[in-house]
Amino acid sequence: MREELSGKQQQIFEFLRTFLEDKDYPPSIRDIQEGCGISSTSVVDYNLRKLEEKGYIRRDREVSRGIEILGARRNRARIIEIPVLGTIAAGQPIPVPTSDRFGNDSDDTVAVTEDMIRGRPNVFALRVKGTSMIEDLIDDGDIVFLEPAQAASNGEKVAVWLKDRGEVTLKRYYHEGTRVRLQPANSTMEPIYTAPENVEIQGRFISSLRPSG
Amino acid sequence: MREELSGKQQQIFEFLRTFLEDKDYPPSIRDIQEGCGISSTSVVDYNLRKLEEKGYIRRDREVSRGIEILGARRNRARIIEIPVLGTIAAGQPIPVPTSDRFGNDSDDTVAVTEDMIRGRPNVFALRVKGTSMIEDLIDDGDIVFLEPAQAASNGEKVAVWLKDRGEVTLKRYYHEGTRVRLQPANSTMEPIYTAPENVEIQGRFISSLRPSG
DNA sequence: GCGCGCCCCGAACGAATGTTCGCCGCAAGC
DNA sequence: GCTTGCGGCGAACATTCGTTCGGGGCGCGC
Repeated sequence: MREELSGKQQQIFEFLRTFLEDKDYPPSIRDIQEGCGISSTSVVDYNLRKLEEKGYIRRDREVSRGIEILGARRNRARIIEIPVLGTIAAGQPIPVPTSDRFGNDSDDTVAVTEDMIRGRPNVFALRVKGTSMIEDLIDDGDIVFLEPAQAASNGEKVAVWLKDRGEVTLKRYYHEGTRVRLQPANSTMEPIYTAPENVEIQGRFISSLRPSG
Repeated sequence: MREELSGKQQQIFEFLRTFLEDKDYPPSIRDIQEGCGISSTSVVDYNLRKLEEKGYIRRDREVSRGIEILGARRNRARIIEIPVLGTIAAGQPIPVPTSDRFGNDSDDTVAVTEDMIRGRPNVFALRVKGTSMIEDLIDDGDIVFLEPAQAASNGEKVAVWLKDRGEVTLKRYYHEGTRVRLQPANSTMEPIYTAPENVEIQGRFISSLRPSG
């Protein structure tokens, strides 16, 4: 727990937060003065110093409006915008939606908090169609996050491109001797068997998200 | 697609973004000048006006550093911090963790993007223990989001408090004549039958989240 | 060539902003 | 009563910062 704040200090801190919230830039000392009904800029300065000492904010001297709020809030837990590149079949494979791979022009994105992808770079997302991965808790309409990958270990969930069909699908991957088995996680569905040369791994499953309805 | 930017305008826009990223307050015109190796503040001003005309930024005149980046990025898609009030059994019910209801003192929170809860107020979260809801795609270790509720329709997933046992559990709710059936979503498990007076509904299921491992 | 639009330059001006300084009131401790 | 520390006040003062202004270069259409 951090040091206690006086009433005015709490008030200023709260004002700081809300101001940042909707303006996206920090208030000047005189903004705070007006916003909190304080009669002198020096009082604001005084309490700002206190707030800084107590570790609530950081000030950048010689910079106007150089105030940052420290700790939890907007600092950590940043939002990452993940591009949703299209739809992927978990069921019957469906054609690759747009350009050569997945297409890169869509403006469709999902915002997730950083911890969903744990710092992996280049994560992308696909909308799931079908229920073939239902036993892996991936349902129709879910969004899956994938990271680019060219290879997979047995049992990993991957998005693969089936060259002969020109389609992509989400399955568990098993390399079995001279063939590849693409296994749905749905006991009512049959696996796909194909030649290794026919499959091109597009991405490795990271996590899924079920948009609330 | 928005209007094209000249090289310098792109450079400035990029600088703006990265500056915002790590400082958390916008740069002054002279910051931009230095950062982009421009020889006059008026050039910066000129291009900033262009950027504003083209809809990339918004400037607040008569405010120093009054620059906001418009569009997708950091602007909307807010983060909500949901308190995680404890653990709930999806399996054998477990004792209510802390104080009278769920306890309200924990600092544990999960950050989610706004669209997970679609503006519902007072949403809270519980960590799931057990696999009794596995067929509803809720696994052990998942986090479920609930909204406060006192009643439920048949088939809804709810967190209920079993008075006689002093325990809470997550189940599907069915009112059947003189009794209540609490149905797990796991075919290997049996429902709980009990009297309506014995159950107190604590919350209605909204969505779940599987923290990435 | 000439005008025009676009982009850049440097310097200066004035408004916005952070900081300092002397002074006051009040409560706690001696 | 006196001192000391906290919190507040108001008025300068010194920087920081945004804006303006006269001017220049370059390419394009007439």
